[in-house]
Amino acid sequence: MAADRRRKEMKVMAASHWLVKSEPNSYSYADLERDGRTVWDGVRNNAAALHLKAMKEGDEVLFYHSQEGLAVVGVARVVRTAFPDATDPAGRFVAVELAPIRALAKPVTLAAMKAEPALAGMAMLRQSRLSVSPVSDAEWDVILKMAA
DNA sequence: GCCAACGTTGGC
DNA sequence: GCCAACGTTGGC
Repeated sequence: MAADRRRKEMKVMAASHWLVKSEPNSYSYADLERDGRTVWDGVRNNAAALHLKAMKEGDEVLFYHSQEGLAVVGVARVVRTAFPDATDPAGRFVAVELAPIRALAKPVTLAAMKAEPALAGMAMLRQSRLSVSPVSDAEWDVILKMAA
């Protein structure tokens, strides 16, 4: 039983991967590189907020450009776990802080991801409006390979 | 608690 | 600019 609990804790503690969307018009990956780190706030969706709350320091995050670009363009890292979003007057939602790790050598386009059978189950493809979504280890590896 | 109306996101 | 998906709101 103790072993069971330990296994569960290990699972919870294991590093996870995520994907966040941003319109480059309002905040691009280049902006993140320029700023060094940024508060990821303004998320007003419960499912997305749950994912923000599940993020741990050091988790790696794919940075996706929506509306324009339509591609994963960089990798970021969680540098501060969830805290109350100061831009939410009702105080219901949370924010995290992200820092840039690197821009991808080759952006991975939405079209390429849709065309890749290994990514058919990806959360962001199945629920296109979700602005913060989990990425499985397998999906993560596939996408980084596509970016090489 | 249901459901229609409405608003927002995001791809095309 | 349109439309699909989907979340939220508000009347009942």
